Amino acid sequence: MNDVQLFIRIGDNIRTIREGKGLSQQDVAAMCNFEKSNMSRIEAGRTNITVKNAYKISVALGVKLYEIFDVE
Amino acid sequence: MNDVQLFIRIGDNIRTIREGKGLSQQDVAAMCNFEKSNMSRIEAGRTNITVKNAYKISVALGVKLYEIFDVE
DNA sequence: TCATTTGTTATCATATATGATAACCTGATT
DNA sequence: AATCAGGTTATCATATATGATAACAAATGA
Repeated sequence: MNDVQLFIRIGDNIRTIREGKGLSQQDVAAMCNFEKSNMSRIEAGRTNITVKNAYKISVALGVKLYEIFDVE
Repeated sequence: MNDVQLFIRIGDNIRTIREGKGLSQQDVAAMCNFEKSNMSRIEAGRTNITVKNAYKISVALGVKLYEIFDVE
């Protein structure tokens, strides 16, 4: 799997979990203390996310960190 | 959990898996195309690792990406 | 003793993630 | 039409991850 595919898979995981919880990007961004534009960038797979931000998001979404990284 | 604790947990995961496979930091670093000093930094939890490097390491170790991020 | 392996730390330059802002779009609501 | 919510994209400055190098230490083996 190349980098872009990896980033997109992770972004998709986050989006799926977020939507499953009925939260908006703005909701999650606020809980993470950053702007909604950054959430959009992450979900679109346009960044090589760090574990620090991934963890913040996992806490906001109420899931375990590894759920975000569940890719094949 | 604070950032430092998070980084250390991840570093410990990587180290445990690596040692379980009987590989040196040098072995894994070579498979990832970077230097052993960088592996040491990652395992020591002295960096906020990106998913790109975490994925490279997971491939080198022959485990799923999420295993590296299995933290409480 | 000497060389090798393994791991650690400090330091540096460079690449890039981050956080913020603004502009924009779509769809829904008033 | 006008407003709002939700999401996207581009751009910027700043912080920091990365990759490399070098020096070091401890353990091991020749």
